[in-house]
Amino acid sequence: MMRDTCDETFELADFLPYLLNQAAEASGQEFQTIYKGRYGMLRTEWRVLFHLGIYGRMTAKEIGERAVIHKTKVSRAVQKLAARRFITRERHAADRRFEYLDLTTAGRAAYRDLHEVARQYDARLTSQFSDEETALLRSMLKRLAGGR
Amino acid sequence: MMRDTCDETFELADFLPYLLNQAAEASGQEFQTIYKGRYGMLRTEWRVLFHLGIYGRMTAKEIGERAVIHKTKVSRAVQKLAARRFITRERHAADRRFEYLDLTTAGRAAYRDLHEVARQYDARLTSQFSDEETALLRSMLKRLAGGR
DNA sequence: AGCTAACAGTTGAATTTGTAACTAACAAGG
DNA sequence: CCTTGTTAGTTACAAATTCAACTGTTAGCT
Repeated sequence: MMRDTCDETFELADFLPYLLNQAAEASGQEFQTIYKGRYGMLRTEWRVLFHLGIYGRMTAKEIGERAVIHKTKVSRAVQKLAARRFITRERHAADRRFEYLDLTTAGRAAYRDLHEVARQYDARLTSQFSDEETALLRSMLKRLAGGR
Repeated sequence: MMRDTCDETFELADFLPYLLNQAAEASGQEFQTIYKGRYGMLRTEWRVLFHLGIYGRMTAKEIGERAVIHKTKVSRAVQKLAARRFITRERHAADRRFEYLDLTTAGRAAYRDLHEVARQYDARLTSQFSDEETALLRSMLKRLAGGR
């Protein structure tokens, strides 16, 4: 019977991992319906697409490391993107374990389209906050995400 | 060829839904290993447990609405929690469609344990920020989560 | 009462994910 | 060369999630 002082105030809705999850799901919902409806993509797939669109030619492993996605998920996303002709796969000659991925013309078009959607969507989401608030939010989220 | 001024600066790592997801996954990881390892629970299960622990007797539907979880997910979580004797289920006499859920003694013990873990974990996560920053973060996340 | 619509919750089949074991390719030491 | 170990990526199987159809129950209208 001593320290229930701050105990009482700890609600589920204040638990950071819970809150982050709710915010992530709510904010991702609308974007999901776009990439899903427009290109039939799954989350991992647009992420792979974006990585190639932004950083250029890259292996599956690099993508997995940057985005913290398990290699089996990346592998399956790559297979689906390749089957739909959004990316090409090319074995590295010197070390045939590596496979370099690249966007096709169709892949680049899809990327540009979704990139623009994402940009506008992000702008809309952050428009409810001041620039300082938004900047702080992003930096805090990066810190929270970074601790892996 | 006109407005690529702010286009170039829009990176994947700045896209809010992406960032939120990364932060949510990273921050939830450690807590997951606890409720999973200690009680063999899934995410929906501890959420149901917490809702009952915090708000008391409640139906599956109410939980689903508060936490924005699909009813099939809640239904299965309730089944598992009831099978493990963490909760009891009782049909409402006046309207037999409703089923009221309650924590058992074991359920309340598990809730208290996990609640304390969550409290400490939250405190540790937010200790890297100032109180003002943390408060702002939570309020922004709530706004982002609220728009459903 | 009898019909229809709505509602709480469940179930089953199809997708998606997670885990672990696997293949193929290379590297380093003997 | 020939182990032994490591790495990139795949596959198989189990677990979890989604979606749609379902049961049982109540409400409202006629």
